[in-house]
Amino acid sequence: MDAAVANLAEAELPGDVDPLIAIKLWRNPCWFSFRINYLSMHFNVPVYDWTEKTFGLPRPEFVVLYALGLRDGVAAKDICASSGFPKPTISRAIQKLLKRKLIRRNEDAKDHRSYLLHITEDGRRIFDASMPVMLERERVMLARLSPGERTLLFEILAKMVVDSPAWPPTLQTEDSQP
Amino acid sequence: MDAAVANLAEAELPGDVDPLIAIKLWRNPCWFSFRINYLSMHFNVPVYDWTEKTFGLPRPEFVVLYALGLRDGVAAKDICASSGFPKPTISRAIQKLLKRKLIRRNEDAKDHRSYLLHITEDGRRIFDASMPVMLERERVMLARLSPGERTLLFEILAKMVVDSPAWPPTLQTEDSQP
DNA sequence: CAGAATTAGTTTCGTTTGGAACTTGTTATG
DNA sequence: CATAACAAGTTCCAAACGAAACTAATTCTG
Repeated sequence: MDAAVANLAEAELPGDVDPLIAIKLWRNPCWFSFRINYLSMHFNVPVYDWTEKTFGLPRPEFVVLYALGLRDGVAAKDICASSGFPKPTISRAIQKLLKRKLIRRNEDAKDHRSYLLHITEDGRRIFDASMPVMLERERVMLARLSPGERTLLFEILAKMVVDSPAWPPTLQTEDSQP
Repeated sequence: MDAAVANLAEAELPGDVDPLIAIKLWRNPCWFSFRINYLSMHFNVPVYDWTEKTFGLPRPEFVVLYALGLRDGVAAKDICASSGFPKPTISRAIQKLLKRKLIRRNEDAKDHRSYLLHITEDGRRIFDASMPVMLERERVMLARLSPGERTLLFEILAKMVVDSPAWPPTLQTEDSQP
């Protein structure tokens, strides 16, 4: 996909789409970042409003609980790396979850700076109750795609995530000398 | 893509991917939301760090400037709808940009509650200078995809954005009666 | 067409955020 | 093996955030 392509569709933009959204979709050289940000937001806003209202778990806390629901026994740093939240935010979320006994932790015998985090029975119940709601949101968002398109999307996005260690973590400024 | 598929790959997860990221990719029923959040973050963090450092423009201000660079003469509400930022955040960003004379505005003759926003020459210079940097970030992120995959991705994500008005804006709680 | 309901944008104010500094533990190096 | 560099997690604090209230203008409706 070349930048040029995003500027094509010279003729008419569909009239049933919000005009500025249509521009950002089809007359926007940065076609990728708009699309993923827009779609992220349309997942995150309703889902984390719901976790907050239903369980009193705001986004950072739910992110921690969800990670442990998928994979028990990881450390805070792993959750930072995979979720992108900064250390203080994850640290505070962990404190809150410990206080509510939705997770527990014990020192990592291999590294005494670190703790291995575990989800409790109560935490697991919340994880289990949330899963169908989140899946339903994804189902709705993906509903207009064909099964083939969904499979392609699954694989293309995975390919990108796997490649992500190759991406520079910061963009170069004029004054980026050693 | 069925939930089941995301749980396949029963054998081995690739060893060269961070373990928790591998789990979130291939043993995660909510495969879509993880991927887009992860990718959004890997675009947003470096790009908005760069706009802040280079132009003193934090994310909300840059988002407004960018929108006007694509489409001059829209109103604040349009930027809210297409970017997902709440009204106060966009309002404040507009104030800052007005003060720095990167944008200007005049009352909408058709609706005296509203203003039509315009990018200035100075604002346009920043927009023009940012575009190659953002494009380069997208290029890097999309680099491992084949041209065909990029085109598919472009179209699949657009299809979803176009469908988004059909998605319920909130998830149902047990007490959601009229 | 009067009043109710809605909308655009701003302001207020308590909460959350995240960079920087800090503590403690681990790993690399001369 | 001493000490420097680094890493995990916590704490601090100024800044940003966003829900709710507010003002002013528009549109719905009986």
